[in-house]
Amino acid sequence: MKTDSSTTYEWIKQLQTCGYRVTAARQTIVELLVSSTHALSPIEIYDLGRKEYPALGLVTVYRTLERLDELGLIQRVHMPDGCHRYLRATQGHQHLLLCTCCGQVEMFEGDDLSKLTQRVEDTTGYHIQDHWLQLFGLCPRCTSQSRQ
Amino acid sequence: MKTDSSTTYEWIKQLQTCGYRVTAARQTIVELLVSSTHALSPIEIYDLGRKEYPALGLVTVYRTLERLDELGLIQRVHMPDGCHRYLRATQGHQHLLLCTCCGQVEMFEGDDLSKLTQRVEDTTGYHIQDHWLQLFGLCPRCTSQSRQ
DNA sequence: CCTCATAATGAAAATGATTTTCATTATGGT
DNA sequence: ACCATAATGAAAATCATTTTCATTATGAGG
Repeated sequence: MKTDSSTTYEWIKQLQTCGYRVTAARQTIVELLVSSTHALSPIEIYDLGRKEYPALGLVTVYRTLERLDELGLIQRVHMPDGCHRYLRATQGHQHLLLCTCCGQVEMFEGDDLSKLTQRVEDTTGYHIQDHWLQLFGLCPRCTSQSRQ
Repeated sequence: MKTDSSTTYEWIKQLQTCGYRVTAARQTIVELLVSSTHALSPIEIYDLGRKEYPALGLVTVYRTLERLDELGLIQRVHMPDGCHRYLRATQGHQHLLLCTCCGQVEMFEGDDLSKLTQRVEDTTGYHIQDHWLQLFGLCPRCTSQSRQ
């Protein structure tokens, strides 16, 4: 298991390798995403980030998220209202599970969808590029609270 | 196979049964959704609808979509940019397939996700309420065009 | 058919997320 | 240390969606 700081270092190094400059804003944003256990919205990153680096601008948050997404370091979570949250990318056949009550986002080890994808390609003639599989429900805490 | 007009009639009747009034705006919107082969955006419904009924307002489109969604007559399609399109609801384990090039939306007969859902409930303690499974790719026409 | 409570409507304004513009600043190769 | 230019932040623009509110039209009851 890697520590957060070493992951932060690797992300920064990867940005550098790809020709991007290392800036205070980017380091702040990367640290937040690396250490967060749940998916963050741009505004949350902006607010948390300014505690660390007050000059941080919201636009920079959006631009940095775009870069990190391009590099495959983070993934977007599509919320039902259409806005987005961001989470460290995971490897393997992981999918998203969102609590509709508290907003908590978790990953679960999901099915390998390649068989399904292949079948859909064969039957529809589409060339599949990407998929979304997200489950929505109540997390254990919200489930027990709603039972009261 | 039902004709479009009889489906339109049924949807209107269902609105009525649920205590909603039958209005020209609603009939126009229902007709469009019943007869469309692809998912429509609110603006598209607004523009198409005004050809039939020029007084139609965009807000009414949004409100009617909300009603039809509540009644389970239509389903929302979540686009990558976060906005929504709407499509007649389908029965069974149908899922969405979107062309990333031309925007065409199709349904495919997908897996029954109840086994996966059950497993996720067991392992995470979540109470699953809903799921999104959408595939993205190039439709046959766009695939052949991009090969030129 | 007429009346009337109120559901439904449309226009305009508000909201909120995201993007664009642009002048200024700061990184990193030389 | 210099400098081209990548990156930044502020402000304005955009775009989908929602709210507000005064007006209109549906449909139940007489």
